[in-house]
Amino acid sequence: MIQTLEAQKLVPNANDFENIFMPGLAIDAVIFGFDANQLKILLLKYENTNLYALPGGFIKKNESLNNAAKRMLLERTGLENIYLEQFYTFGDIERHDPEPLKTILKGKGYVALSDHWLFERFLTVGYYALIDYSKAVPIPDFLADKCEWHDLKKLPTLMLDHTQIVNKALQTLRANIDDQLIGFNLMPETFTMNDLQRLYETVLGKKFLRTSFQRKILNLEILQQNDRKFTGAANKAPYLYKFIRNGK
Amino acid sequence: MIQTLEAQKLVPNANDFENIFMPGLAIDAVIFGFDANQLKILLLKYENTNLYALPGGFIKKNESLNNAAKRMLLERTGLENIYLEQFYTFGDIERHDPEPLKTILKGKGYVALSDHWLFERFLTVGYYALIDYSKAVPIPDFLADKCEWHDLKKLPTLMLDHTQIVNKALQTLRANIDDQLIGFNLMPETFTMNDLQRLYETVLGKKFLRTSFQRKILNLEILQQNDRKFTGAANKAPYLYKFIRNGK
DNA sequence: ACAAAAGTGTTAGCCTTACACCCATGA
DNA sequence: TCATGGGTGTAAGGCTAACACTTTTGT
Repeated sequence: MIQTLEAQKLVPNANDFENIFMPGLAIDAVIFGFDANQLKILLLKYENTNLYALPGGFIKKNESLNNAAKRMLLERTGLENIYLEQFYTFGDIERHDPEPLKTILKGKGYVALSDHWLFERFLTVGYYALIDYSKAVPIPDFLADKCEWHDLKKLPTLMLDHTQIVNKALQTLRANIDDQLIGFNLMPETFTMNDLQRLYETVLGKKFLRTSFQRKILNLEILQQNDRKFTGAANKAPYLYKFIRNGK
Repeated sequence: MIQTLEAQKLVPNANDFENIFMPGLAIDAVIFGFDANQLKILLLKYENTNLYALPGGFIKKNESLNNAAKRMLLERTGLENIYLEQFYTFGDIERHDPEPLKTILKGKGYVALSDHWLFERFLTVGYYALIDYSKAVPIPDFLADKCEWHDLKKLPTLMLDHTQIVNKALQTLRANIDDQLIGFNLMPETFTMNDLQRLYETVLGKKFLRTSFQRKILNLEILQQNDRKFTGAANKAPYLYKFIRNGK
């Protein structure tokens, strides 16, 4: 009854999966970063097949859902204590399509029996993370060849319903960035008001008036003003700010 | 290897569950209603054991997650086309505790083997529904004795982490009632401005000024003003309003 | 001195709060 | 005509948009 992969040197057989992980449920993460005025996300690439996918993982039988997401984020980026929030669980019938994974395994030289644990129907819990782009060191998982940043505006075609997952994550980010002050998680330790404004403009897809934006943000009283940043440019040097959590 | 319940006349055996439903994942619903100025939710009661639980269910192997939630809502309330929204997936380790269910089954006269499918660890996807209290006809599931409305402010102790699920649902309802104009789903077909104000005050736990509330709601331009409602009271009869979806 | 970018001040409009006032209803 | 509750008008305050103006920096 137990299905195995022909090549077991890298891919655990079905029995191993069944013993270690919760069945039928996966995690996919939309990991946002901000660099060069672009909002980016991490994608895994499977070279031979030219397929792209969100970083994902499974939930260990003795592990909480949130910890599984944290573990996965750590494995892909080397980062801990990151803003990470669950946003939706995807459970359409159509998302069950074992073909892409079969193609990937085949491309890697594995032959899998068609009723392997991995090919069953999975639902997936979507998480989104906001990280300091400069601090992440993207690491592929055991099946992927690359783990790289991709500009949100130039995404390649993604596996399964992953495009839909990205869209919902972006929608959630947009809805929350103002109320929950989470934008700062995408900034480096210190940043100028202009940096922050460009982030907001990129995420929300609209322009703000420089002066009004500055006043609005400063009135939140969550920024600590540090020294100015001298770039050598022939203009007034902007202040560097640091995000201060309320009361903490 | 297959575990069965001793009494199979009502409870399907483990093999049946395994063939029909997705493993490890359940649905729980917080079904809100509004009556007599109280916000209420539907709870199942298991008489012999004095336990209360949220209405829940499993996802069929060939059924989408959202459809499973709709089916469950229909089964418990007899209602279709209801406002129903997923809000969070609960996956803590501590929520795995087969004892309450064992107690319920025992109370019903069933003896279940301890590694029955039902006693495995489950994660649960939380949905919340907003329904017209007067239209629902609560129906217990096959294990419960009663399905009844309970005032949110006087909830009994709930099974497992169901209290936490209710709290998160309420939090989501509060966060969304203003932005997404979902409060009307808790009202009957027509209602007075006073009815609506009391709903808002109950949900959000704060008072509004009568005159300002009226202006705010009317400025949304989503209400159709109908005839007045004559109650026989010695005061001006209020208008009855009906919710009109934008552009539809 | 000048251009470029940062920072500050001022005004207008919008929405909400607060409250005064008027209207309808049935005893 | 009176109490009760519903509907409308108006002014104050807070927030944001818009824009004028000042300050700083290196050439």
